[in-house]
Amino acid sequence: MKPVNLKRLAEELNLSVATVSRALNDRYDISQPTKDRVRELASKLNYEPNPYASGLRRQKSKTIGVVIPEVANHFFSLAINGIEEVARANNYHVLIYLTHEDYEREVSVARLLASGRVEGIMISVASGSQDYSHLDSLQEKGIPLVFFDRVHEGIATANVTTNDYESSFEATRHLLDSGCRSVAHLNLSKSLSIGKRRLQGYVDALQASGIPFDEELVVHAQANKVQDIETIQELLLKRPDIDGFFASVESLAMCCYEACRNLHLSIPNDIKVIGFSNLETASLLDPPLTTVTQPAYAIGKEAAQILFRAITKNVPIAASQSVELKSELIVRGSTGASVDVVVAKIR
Amino acid sequence: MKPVNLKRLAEELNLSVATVSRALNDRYDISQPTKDRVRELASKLNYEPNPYASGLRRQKSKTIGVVIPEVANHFFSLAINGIEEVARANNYHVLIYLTHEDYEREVSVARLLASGRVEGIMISVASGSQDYSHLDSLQEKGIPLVFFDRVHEGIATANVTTNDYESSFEATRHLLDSGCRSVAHLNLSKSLSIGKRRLQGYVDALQASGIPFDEELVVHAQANKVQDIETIQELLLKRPDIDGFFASVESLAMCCYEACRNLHLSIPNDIKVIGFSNLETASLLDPPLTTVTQPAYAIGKEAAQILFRAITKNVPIAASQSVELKSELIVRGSTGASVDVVVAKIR
DNA sequence: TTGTAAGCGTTATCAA
DNA sequence: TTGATAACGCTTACAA
Repeated sequence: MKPVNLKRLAEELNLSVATVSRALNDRYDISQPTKDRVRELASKLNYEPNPYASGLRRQKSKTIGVVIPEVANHFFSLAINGIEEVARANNYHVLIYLTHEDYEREVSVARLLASGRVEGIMISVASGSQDYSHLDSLQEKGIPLVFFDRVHEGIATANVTTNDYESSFEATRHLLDSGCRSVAHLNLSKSLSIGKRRLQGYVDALQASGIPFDEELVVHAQANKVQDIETIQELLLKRPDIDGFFASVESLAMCCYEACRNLHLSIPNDIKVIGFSNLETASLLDPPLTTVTQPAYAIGKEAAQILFRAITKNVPIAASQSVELKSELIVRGSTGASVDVVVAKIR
Repeated sequence: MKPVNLKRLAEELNLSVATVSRALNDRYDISQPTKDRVRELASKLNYEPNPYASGLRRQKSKTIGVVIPEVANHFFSLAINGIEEVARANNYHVLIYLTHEDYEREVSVARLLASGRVEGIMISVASGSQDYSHLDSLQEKGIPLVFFDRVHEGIATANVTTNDYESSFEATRHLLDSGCRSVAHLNLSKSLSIGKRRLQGYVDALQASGIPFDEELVVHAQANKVQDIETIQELLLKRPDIDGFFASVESLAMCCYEACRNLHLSIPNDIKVIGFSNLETASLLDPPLTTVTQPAYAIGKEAAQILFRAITKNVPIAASQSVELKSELIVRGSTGASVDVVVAKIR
């Protein structure tokens, strides 16, 4: 089966390859009748231009890369939705890379992306990362980079984040307002941008309420469910005064639920829980989880739009294009007073 | 800043481009000292081969495409995890495309992928698809295709599925065994492979128990949460005899929860619910959801392995390579007898 | 062991 | 308005 390429079209039409190419690209210097002939045959033969050839020639891959820690996570999958939406609107393709929170993986992905395979990158850094020279060198190669949610401040480019500090401050205050006196904070990593900011919001809210900060009440998680549940249980046994948990990521809020269940502690009677989360089922949990919900889809979309503005205008991204979106505190049963409601039944 | 390519390396080393290329590819006909010199400079300059150039020359893109309806869904995101894992092990890149259950989108994605951008495709078809000629033409172009979960039987290639029929049969029987007499079935689409099989399992289980099949109890959903909840509520009001729901996809199980809550119906006292689901939080719901859980990660991994076997050996994929994995029925509170448990508290 | 040159499929420059 | 030709960066016969 002969391949369908420009040469083939040109031969069958008795035209030059150049003319066919220009006709398909709708250039002004080709006559309408010729364009029509070319297009007709092209669609008849299902011609599709070879992206590797045109990519090589034009130095454009029409592809962006997305680097995230995990995809089995509502926050990131919603963000991907937003990114894909914008990419498609721009006729771009999306390569996806998962770091699984692992520094080594992030470094190797960065190396892969340094080759011109993508015209731009959107990244949310791994919790295991401490050194960022692999990202610096992408920046140096002139590949536009946008950070979202988990950023690396050391690079002058746009960051799309949420108001983590304020949200954490509010979330903590909400726990205190709900009667908690001994609130533990579950953190993913101190070295992560969001880790720092969310911890700081917690610390400052305690201080604002005149409650001393207690280092022992801050748990740094492993991002391993079984281990993290274990850690939380140990803390609960060691510190029976704990009456509230503020989880800085969704998975840790779920670990709290499991830990409390294992220890037969009631949420919210014994322990109140609040967590950053994009769980669709938050309101269906037992009890419904009070959440700080980030606009994940909007974050992905916004970040992608910034990236594509840079790609299409061919200008570098300035740090001043950074955007901070607002998260929302949604109060539900896990921080409420527990009430038994008797409801009217329809049958 | 001069670009770092083979020419640049060759010039600085006083070697030919060909020699440098062969040295970097570790060919046997290059001397060790030369290889060392080349590699040293390459790594010093951070040389990365241009994938578009080598792809064009070798006719290999080192990329696969994944086409799925949604990513904000545990089943698909876990499958992606499995796919990405295998792709990375093979040094391949993963392009991702979301159809949002829309036929038109699937067609346009198929056209994009017909161009040689990918060496193989993994797809789970959209519920809106009825015609599959867009996929047939990919097959005709010689692009290896593997279907997972939602397949298109019309194409002779491998399908990676689960034992949908048996699972549905069992799930339905479990509801009947739990005392249900009027079980409704929530289906995504009759035209979908999984839709048909899951419906059939339900129908046959009813029959096996001597319960007549009632067309009115089968709901074909819109994949739109608000609408689907509305539809379920209307059905519940119209048919007060309904005492069980079998949801063929996760989102519909959640819609049942919402609908029952809106109507003040208790699960499992008034209505029992079972659903296909990969929700991590199934056990934390109120009540915990009885699920048919598919081995989503294994499905993605298995499907990718089949694809890569075909790509590396350069042989077409035979239908005989199809694999059927087993789903698991996990019984939880949503189909149980409701019991109020008083637990010992640790404090 | 290394170099020369052709070619992958496309686009851009220049000439006709 | 069209055609011939070079070039994108790489790999691979074939020559030396």
